[in-house]
Amino acid sequence: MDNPLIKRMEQFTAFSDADRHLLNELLAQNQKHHGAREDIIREGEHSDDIHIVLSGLACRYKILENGTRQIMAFLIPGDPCDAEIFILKEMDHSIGTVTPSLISSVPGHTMKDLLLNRPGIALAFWWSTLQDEGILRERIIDEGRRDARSRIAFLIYEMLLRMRAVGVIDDLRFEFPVTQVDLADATGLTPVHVNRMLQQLREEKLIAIEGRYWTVLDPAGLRKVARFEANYLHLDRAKDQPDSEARDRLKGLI
Amino acid sequence: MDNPLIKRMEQFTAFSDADRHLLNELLAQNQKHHGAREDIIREGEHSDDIHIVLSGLACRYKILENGTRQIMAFLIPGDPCDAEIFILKEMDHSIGTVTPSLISSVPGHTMKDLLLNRPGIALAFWWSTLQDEGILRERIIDEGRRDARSRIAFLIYEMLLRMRAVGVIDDLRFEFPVTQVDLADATGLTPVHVNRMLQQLREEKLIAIEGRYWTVLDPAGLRKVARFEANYLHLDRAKDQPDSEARDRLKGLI
DNA sequence: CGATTCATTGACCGGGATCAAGAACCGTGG
DNA sequence: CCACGGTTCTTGATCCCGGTCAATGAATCG
Repeated sequence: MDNPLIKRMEQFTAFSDADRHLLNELLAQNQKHHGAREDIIREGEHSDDIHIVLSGLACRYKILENGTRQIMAFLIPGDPCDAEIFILKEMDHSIGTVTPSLISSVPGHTMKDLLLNRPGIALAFWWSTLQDEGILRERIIDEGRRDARSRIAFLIYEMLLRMRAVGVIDDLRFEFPVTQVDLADATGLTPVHVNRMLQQLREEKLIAIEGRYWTVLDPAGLRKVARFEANYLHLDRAKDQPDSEARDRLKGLI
Repeated sequence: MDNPLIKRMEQFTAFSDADRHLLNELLAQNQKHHGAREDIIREGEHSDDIHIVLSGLACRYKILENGTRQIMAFLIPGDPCDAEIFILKEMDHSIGTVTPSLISSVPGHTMKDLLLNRPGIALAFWWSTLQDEGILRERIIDEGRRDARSRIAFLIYEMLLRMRAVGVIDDLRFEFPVTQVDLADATGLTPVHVNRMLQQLREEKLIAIEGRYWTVLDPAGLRKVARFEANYLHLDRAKDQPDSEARDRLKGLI
């Protein structure tokens, strides 16, 4: 059974059996369970290892001088937290779990070796980086030019798509145990306003929330409210390869 | 005389003479002048070449369905526009000039070759990518959690620092021929409000604007208003290497 | 079953948007 | 050298989305 990193990378590229085997071996070696609301690595720290989320939910965030927190990205299974951290002296932001998560560590020198000597794997990581940048840019658009309702709709739709893409879910229901304060920190809104927008989306029968589980009731409707265009995720293989698993996983959403 | 890409990369790393020579050769080969307000590459297009800004000013942007524009980043001399574009099928955003600019093209296969076979150069590009991501994340914080005045102050301070770092300027005055509409598109504000905030910053004697030239009158004051922390730029060499040129160029600013 | 965290609601406020009009600053051509 | 049409900048009046403050439920958990 392939690990989530491989599933994620297969959105973009096809691995050789050797590369796939290597990645499976590698991620099996150093795994660590983290509880909910634990930091994996903190702003200002250095790490010689890189971290990859295998299960659970984590986020990139930064605490500002005035005590407010900005969440810059959610990390789901298959996401590398900091693929190039080993070349940096220190992190410019923190990464912490939201729910209990299983995190795999890979030594930086191993990572460097892969990037320089395994073209297939290097290619996959470049692609992954490009998707991450796309997600960051889309968040900038979000905060700059979309109103609160679209912004939240966008975030939900993106989470649905990303979770489907790595096979964490296969329908319209997903585990997303964030508080409304978390969502506020991720969207640049206040918790009070997030609450009101969520109520609105529920009244419109676009989404339903039962505890930690969210259901997208009307994907097309939610997508329209979010003005969601999937091109920034670069899911080329999912779109073009008629026989790819990734394509099946995203049917009807992109 | 080293080209701006090398100067940019030397913020982070030291090149061997061979690498430096190679990069100088490479960027000298395909250069093209673009007029002001011209697209270098458009959303939806593919390019087999990558582009690097040698002089002038460009930006990454996206036009939304409703016609509004979001500028996600300004690109200054030394910035690669799209270092990994050759592996993507199509751009998820556009890149256009603000002022007349000189742009160098490097074939994708050459780029790939460098990334796989020239560890020193690959390292520099990884670093560059990490800085770009840091800049994007900082913009998210900006729009999410800083008010209009800080946001604009931050942008100005960042431009000052980045231009100094690559040696485009060596004092507190720099060419930054953007309209207030451009600034509004970059900060997620309206032109009217940008105007008011700029007036305020001028009244506070933090900045002065004469046509296309901006002067930071009070760097420490501006930095404070912006709540600027330079760590996200990862200018390690500039900070730590007492003898580096990059360090001299940033004296008093970080 | 108390205690703490989280969701919800209402009243009110304010930063920044919107709308509209005029002023200053162009580059261009006569 | 000046007239003029188009940007760009500036200013004022008004509005509203989302923030702030505060209190009450609901849920979760030792």
